[in-house]
Amino acid sequence: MTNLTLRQLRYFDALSRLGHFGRAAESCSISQPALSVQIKEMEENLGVPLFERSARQVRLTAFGEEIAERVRDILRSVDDLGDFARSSQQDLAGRLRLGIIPTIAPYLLPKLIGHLTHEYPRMDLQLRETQTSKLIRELSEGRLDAAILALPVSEPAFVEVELFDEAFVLVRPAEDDDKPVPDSRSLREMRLLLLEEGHCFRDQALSFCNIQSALPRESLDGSSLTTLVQMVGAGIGVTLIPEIAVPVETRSASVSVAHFAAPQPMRKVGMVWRRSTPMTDRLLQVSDVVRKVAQPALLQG
Amino acid sequence: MTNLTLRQLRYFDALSRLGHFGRAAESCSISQPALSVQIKEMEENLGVPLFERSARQVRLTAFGEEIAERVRDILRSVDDLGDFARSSQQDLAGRLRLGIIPTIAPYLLPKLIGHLTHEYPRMDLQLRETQTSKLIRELSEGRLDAAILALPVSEPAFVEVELFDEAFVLVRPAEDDDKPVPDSRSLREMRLLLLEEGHCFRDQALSFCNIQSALPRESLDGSSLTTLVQMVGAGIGVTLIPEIAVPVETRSASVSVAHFAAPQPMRKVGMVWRRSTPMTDRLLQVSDVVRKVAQPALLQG
DNA sequence: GATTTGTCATAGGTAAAAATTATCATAGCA
DNA sequence: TGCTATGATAATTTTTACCTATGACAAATC
Repeated sequence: MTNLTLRQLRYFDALSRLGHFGRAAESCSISQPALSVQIKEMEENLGVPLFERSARQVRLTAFGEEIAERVRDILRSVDDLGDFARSSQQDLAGRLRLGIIPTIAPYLLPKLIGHLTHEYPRMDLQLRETQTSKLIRELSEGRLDAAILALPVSEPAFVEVELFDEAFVLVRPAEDDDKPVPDSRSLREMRLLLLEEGHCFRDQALSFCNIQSALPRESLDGSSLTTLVQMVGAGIGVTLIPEIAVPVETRSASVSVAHFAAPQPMRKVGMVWRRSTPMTDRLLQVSDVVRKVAQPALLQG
Repeated sequence: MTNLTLRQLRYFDALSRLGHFGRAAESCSISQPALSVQIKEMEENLGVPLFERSARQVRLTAFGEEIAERVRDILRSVDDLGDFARSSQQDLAGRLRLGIIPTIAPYLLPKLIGHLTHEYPRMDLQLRETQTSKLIRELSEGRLDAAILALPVSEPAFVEVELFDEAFVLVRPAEDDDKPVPDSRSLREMRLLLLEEGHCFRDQALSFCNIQSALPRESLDGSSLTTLVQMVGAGIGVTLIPEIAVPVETRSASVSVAHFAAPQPMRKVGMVWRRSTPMTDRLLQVSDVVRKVAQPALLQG
């Protein structure tokens, strides 16, 4: 390993361009002896003379000429680091690895992606859709920067910010449209279609009906809300979906959507990230954007 | 311009690899606080956090990851400079721009090039054949590193080392072989063929004959010794050539070679370079090689 | 839930590095 | 032979970097 310093490289570069110790020193805003000493030390570090000093001229040696271009490349690369840093501070630039649970992703992402790539083209958004437990693990391990999921997460290592509250709505076959809306008790008697194990939304729905998730149930779990709604449309049963999913999921199925009477089942959706992350500012900005793009879907539902 | 130092880049590299301040510090042979401070200053210099510090882990930020590879490249380039310097010290490595006058070059170069490229394959020999005045100018201007020519040059800015002394020999038509060898006085009466203006050898020959170079002469100047010898072979006149040229030039022409009686005309051939050159050692080594390869040609002549 | 442990940050003093000013040495020039 | 230009060297000061000691804090452990 060498003992070269960037300072020496900068002085060398100046001297190689100007060919004059005094002027090179001036261009570096230092005194001439300071430059002389640093050049000398650089030559000692390399073990090779870099300049030929004669009475009236300072000339690069053959070796000096050979490394001059390399030195310039190095200095350029170093200065580029600074420029790169400066540019990546603006416009939310840089990578953002965002995880989203499956009962939100399909309804939020189209607008969110559109908005972010349009407003912040220098942001490199990497998305991951999976269930809460995996999101939390990946967030802890630093493989995600943030996640959008149902609160609370209650991890002291995470910061949580709220995005919106949304109700769960009942989806029934279209012909049930004028029947009274059941309450949570009577819901227990109906054939309730749910997402498979692992989805937080499943647990939230069960909790609303006061059913123990562990209990053996004659179940027909679906792997997505779309599947559930299709099954409802086919008359197999009823299901709950979050408000944000309503516009998309009930568009093409002959089903009826009903809100429950108060107290409605609700969930709180939020965004979480490691408390220790250095990009809190960016993440707060992103959470504002999410809040904004989620609003219309919620109002419509 | 940034204030980054190579030291910071090295510490950053260590920390980015090891992910632990204590161990990274150890690998840099410094204390942990020293490393903490330098990393912090690097982050301040760039204006961007490079690491995310949490209780049990140190992780690169997105930006840190992006520059890690660049930083490694920079460090590698810098270390390469040192290796490059080290390797270019050995084996006379590196460029050597050598000038040689035309009355030596054709007789010395074949062997010299062979020897140097064989013994010192890492030497980059660049040759220039021209007359003394140009060699001296180019040497002064730093466009040549050394020159082989007739001494003395008497430039105080130059170092001169002797290579060899050689006699001028008389070249006559073959049929003159048994005639007595003329002295310098009688030579003046003969038709003496000489190199054109500018060759030092022309002046040396004229000087031997006590002829003013400036005097108008019925002249038939040749542009090379080969031409002169061919002209002698054709019976046009006689000429002088240096000993080193004898083996080559008299091989195929029907001419006779004769040495003068003492005091023989002689010239001293040497090598010169700028006193300020940093490669005196190399040049002395090269001059030894030249002396060695010139010897056989001289003995033969 | 109090304590210990692991880990990074900060502070104060010291050592090392680099800068400054003043001065010297030397080569080219008048 | 002194004069000028230019780089090297010396002595001193300023700046930078480092070390030891200590603090803060979260995770792990008792």
